[in-house]
Amino acid sequence: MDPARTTYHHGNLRLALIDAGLELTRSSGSRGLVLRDVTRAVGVSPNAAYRHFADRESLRAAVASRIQAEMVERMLALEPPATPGMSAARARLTAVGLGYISFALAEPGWFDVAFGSPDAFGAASAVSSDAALVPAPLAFLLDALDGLVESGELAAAARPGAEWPCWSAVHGCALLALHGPLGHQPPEVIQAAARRTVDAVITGILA
Amino acid sequence: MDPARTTYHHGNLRLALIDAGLELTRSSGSRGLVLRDVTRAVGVSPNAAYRHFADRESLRAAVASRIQAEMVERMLALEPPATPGMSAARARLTAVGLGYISFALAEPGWFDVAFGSPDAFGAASAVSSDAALVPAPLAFLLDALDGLVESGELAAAARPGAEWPCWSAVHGCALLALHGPLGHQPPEVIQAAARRTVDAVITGILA
DNA sequence: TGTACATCAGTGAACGCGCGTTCACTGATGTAC
DNA sequence: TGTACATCAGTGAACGCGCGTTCACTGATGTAC
Repeated sequence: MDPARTTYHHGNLRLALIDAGLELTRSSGSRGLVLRDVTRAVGVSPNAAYRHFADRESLRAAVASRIQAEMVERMLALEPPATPGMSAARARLTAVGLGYISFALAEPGWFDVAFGSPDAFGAASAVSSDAALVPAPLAFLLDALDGLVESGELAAAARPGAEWPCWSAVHGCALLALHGPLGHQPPEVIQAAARRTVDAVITGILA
Repeated sequence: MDPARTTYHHGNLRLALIDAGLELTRSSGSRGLVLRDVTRAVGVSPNAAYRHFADRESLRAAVASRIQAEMVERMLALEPPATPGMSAARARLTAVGLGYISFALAEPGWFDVAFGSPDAFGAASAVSSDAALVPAPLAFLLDALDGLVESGELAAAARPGAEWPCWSAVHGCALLALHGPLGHQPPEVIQAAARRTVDAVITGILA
């Protein structure tokens, strides 16, 4: 038992495990989410986790959800890029795209859990095939696209499916920067690539 | 020893291991590249592989390289999309982009080894930071972009770094289709998303 | 033309670690009466 | 107001599997003389 703990019962182990998971994955990504490590960090025996989560995947999903919320938080804090002559709606979409990539670069471990690993989507999206369980950052993107329809920059007929090119571009950029050859480029090249990727896909969608 | 083998010496074990690796990864991706399985498929003891490869990663790299070559092969076989009014150079770039995504969808296991996993780039690009060891499909993309400069559709000043938006878009699209929510959409939606993603990013780059 | 010997390519067995998960159990908690 | 008892939240130990890698060894091969 953890010396820091005095009571036999923890109090809110579920939350504590998620918090520990956040801390561990922040530096090591999905691979850092080792049940034994998470429980040890909290000062609890490994199997105690099974009182609160069905299995490791279930804990992973809970951690991922918290990360996605944090991601939206940061995207909101980000001011839209000040570019003369750019509409507010477009600036907002640009900010969403750049925010996605920025978060990935700033928090590679967390991004890995939320969107980077093959299992990041797996369970959640399989379960919620019809439910409104859209990842928070994606909801943000959908919203920004709706804004472009309202502002008249995007034809209503072109709205359905417009999220795929947008998401694809920033998602690919983030991954190439994190694990691919883009990551070996100097920071200013990465920044330029991110900006250009976002601009290009938005321009293309509005064309 | 494998009953099919008569000689103690195999003949060309290195090649045989790569072939077996190709077969195994085709259905299971990077995770299918288990040293024991690969050697068993060839009919050789597990440690025999260490005569030809330093470690598992080294074998993985060899398999990945073969996959990338195959990928280019298929991209070449693909006819460019016939769109009236589209220049040959642009049609070629479009074909490269669609070919990348098509390959990922047609051979998810192989794509995973070549480009899908975090370790897909890792070793190779780290080693070849300055060498001309560009993955074959990427070389193909660079070539197509050069073609757009020659045709006058892309300003020479805009050429450097133009590969990043392009690669990002198709890479992200492929991954979202393989592991992400795009994969849960009906095939025609996936196809449309792929086409739109490629078109959008190219339009954006040329704008 | 045959033989000794270095060299290379395999074998068999096992080490060693990581790690999710389960089993049978005990300590704490709160509610009915 | 105290006590019995169901219930819940933990513990300790170990199972079981996957799997890369190493060690000491033997079988095959080819070349010098």
